[in-house]
Amino acid sequence: MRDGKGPKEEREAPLPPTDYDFKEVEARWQDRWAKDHTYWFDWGSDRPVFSIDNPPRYANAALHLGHATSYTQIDFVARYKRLRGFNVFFPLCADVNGMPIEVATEKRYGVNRKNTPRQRLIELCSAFAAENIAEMTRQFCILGHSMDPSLYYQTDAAHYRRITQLTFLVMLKLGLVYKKEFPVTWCPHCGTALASADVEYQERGTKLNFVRFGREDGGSEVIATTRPELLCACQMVAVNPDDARHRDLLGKGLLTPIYRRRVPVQDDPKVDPDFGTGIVMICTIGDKDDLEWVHRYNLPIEKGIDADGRLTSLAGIYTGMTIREAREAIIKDLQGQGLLVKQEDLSQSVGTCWRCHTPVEFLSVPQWFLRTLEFKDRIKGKSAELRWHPDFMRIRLENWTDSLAWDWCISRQRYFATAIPVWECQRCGKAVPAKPNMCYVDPTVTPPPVDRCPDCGGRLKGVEDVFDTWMDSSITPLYNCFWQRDPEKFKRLFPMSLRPQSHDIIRTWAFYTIHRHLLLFDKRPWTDIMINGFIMAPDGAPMHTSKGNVIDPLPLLARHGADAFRYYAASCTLGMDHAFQSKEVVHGRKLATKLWNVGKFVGAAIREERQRPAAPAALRSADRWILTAYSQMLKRATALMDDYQFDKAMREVEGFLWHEFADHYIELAKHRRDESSRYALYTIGLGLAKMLSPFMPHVTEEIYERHYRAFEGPGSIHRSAWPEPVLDDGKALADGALARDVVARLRAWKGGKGLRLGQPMGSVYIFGPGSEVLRDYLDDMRGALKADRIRLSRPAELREEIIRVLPVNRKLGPAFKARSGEVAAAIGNLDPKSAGEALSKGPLEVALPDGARVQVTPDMVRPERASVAENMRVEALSVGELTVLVELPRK
RNA sequence: GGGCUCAUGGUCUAGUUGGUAUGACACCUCCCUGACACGGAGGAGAUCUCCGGUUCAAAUCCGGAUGAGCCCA
Repeated sequence: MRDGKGPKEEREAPLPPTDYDFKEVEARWQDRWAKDHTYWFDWGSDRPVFSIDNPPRYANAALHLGHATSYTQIDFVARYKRLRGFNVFFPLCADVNGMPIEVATEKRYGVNRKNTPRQRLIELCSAFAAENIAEMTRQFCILGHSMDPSLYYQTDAAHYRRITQLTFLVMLKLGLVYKKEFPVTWCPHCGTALASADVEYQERGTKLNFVRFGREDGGSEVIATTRPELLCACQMVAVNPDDARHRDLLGKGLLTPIYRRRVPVQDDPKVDPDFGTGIVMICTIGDKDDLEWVHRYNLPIEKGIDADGRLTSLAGIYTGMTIREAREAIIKDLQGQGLLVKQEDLSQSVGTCWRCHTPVEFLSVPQWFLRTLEFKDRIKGKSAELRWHPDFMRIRLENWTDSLAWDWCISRQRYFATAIPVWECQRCGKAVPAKPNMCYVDPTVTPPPVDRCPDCGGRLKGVEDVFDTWMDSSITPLYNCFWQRDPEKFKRLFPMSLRPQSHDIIRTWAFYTIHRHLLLFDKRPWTDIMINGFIMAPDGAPMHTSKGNVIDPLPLLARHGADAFRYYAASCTLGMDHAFQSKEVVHGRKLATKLWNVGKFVGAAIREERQRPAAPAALRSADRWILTAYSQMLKRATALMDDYQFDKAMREVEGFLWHEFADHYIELAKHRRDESSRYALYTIGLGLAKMLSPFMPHVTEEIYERHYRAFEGPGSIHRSAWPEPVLDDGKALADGALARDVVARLRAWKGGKGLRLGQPMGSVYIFGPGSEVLRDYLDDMRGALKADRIRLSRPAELREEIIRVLPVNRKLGPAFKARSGEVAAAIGNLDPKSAGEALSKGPLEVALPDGARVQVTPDMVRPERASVAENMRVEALSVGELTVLVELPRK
């Protein structure tokens, strides 16, 4: 790659300087907004509230590109809604609960659950999280995000954890919580139960061991297994009922190697006869399939592996070994006894712990559960009440809900999380919950509400388990809305307006939040939910630390600025995954510069005004054209913003700004400085700055400050009002577009001759059907083109000819059905001149190759004309149906 | 194995109700014009992944295949 063949675009050339200095401007406004409390929620206001259930950023590391992008998209909504007059509730917040922070803290300080006291570990985790929160807050700031620091919370706040406990107590009282010995997915390294959502599947290489089992009649059978260490828990073997090879085994028993235990042979259609030898050993509980068989055949649950991932006493001489040690030892022993027939390499999908990637085990341990299965239909009902963006994401939640097979296991065996507010009787096991007024309470440090077990008088001990982090995460709306803190505020804020999140946690965060609010209130937690996609590496592959393809947003921000980066975020269609493209960031920077320069032009035009340019009694035609085009674009973009389609809204605004307003209108109007054009320039320049302000808050604020604030009054552009359509003149829209096209064509012609737009040129004649509508535009056209004169007339020397007749397929198709292809070809073969003239008068009979004759009507063809001049030095151009004649300089 | 999404010039992408494909980047040519060379004008470049079906007509609708991403078994 480094021998000179590498792609040269890897290193971008430095961009030349411009008079827009984003570094200075962005830092200055970020500072100013913070000082002015520009984005604070206004408790005293009676404007309607738009509240965002902002995802508390997980405080285990700095932001990566994906976070930066998705939080920026949320910021678009907050800023847009402010301009639409809403009192926006957009809290800055951080999540600190859960295993990743514990794992990172353990790694950083070399501590763990066994060598360090629980309270000390919690302190270390808090300190670690606080560091990351400070950096994360700084990064949100330099991204130009408008989260409200006055609403800041983090998920280990006493009141936050209090709510988690209070909701638990409510659900406990309603009989929705139960405790049960249950096979759960377990990480032997972390020593905790995992939600099935926390299990990641990875392809791993392993050995498939072919092991000899004894037959009762003295022979032997070979069974293939990847888990020989679980032989001690083998309770059964199974074969496929259609597998003729093993039919004689049915009803008989086999003897396990080493343990010499007799196990029955069962037929089961789930057994794959092509895997291994077609005989499978069933151990409680090695994997999900085992679990299914345990239920089907009512096998007793035998624990071969304990909570620390070591073999239990069932394992005999292997007791106390780790899984890996036991596997090696048992293979060696099987080999020694001649019972290992062979080993084959096998690639298998292994469930692993999402954080430490240790393969998970199934263990039967006492756990707390929240009833979920019986609410499936009602959860889907609440989901259906939400407005999903994009809508298809709703289906993911429904499919996930349908596929659930277990209630939600809400307990975890960790320490840096919310405590379960319960004490248990050491003698009879009775659970004594905390009183609500005790919460937040850690039962491992606080004494129980009663001294002794109310049932048996036994001693009470605080529960050491903590809640699954989703128990905390799924009540963010309750925290945000001041539940159990301020009834007035709760009434005002709940339910929230919007939940923004990514699609990978629909099955967890969205699902559990809907579930909890259903159980507690029978209400939906929000009205809208918006789902963002993932940002991939530039080659489309997912970004992974292990692959080394993770992109840090900070260098991008330093190089191109926050507005440029935010443009990239706006280019990502909501809900879709996107390969990162740095060219979009570069393009964003160019757009910011373009906007800046348009701002300068408008600013210069209105500099001498004393007050806000008002609509004059009569607007010039060109101004009516651009104001109508602007108003229509504004309507489309507004509808797209309301529908969270930022990419398409941005496209509308950018396209109009660059290619209608700047490229054409300003060129058409710059030669005159009148009341009408000043009004159009001011209205549209300001409107465009406002429309782009959610995407590019810094450059738009600076433009507003320099050119518009004097007329608009004090205050930030970000607290101003979204623009309104100002004109709807359909005729001006069509006529102006024609004038624009004529100018564009003449510009191109001048370009071809090496002439700049502003260089003088000779006379221009425009004629053809409907050319009269251009009369009002002639002055502007002449001004833009610097033509000697422009006339709506045909010089006498000119002759016009039809040079082609083109078939119009959408007319031919319905008329001639299967023959329309032939008719189209026949039209193409006609003599253009005579056929065109005939068709301009009425229908024409056309012969097909087989001699058939059909009637072609004038609407089925489109004539193309050209002009031929005699005795004149001219060039003829076509613009639609018009002919534009340019007089060449005499030499 | 199941669910969802996607497949369009070299690269990325638009394409609501079927009628000869949108834009960006890169490439080539021309132009430093008075808001902007981080600009403007133009050019070349696509059998719309493949196979079937519906239709006068399919990038678009239907079925299947292949490949990719996410989620799950």
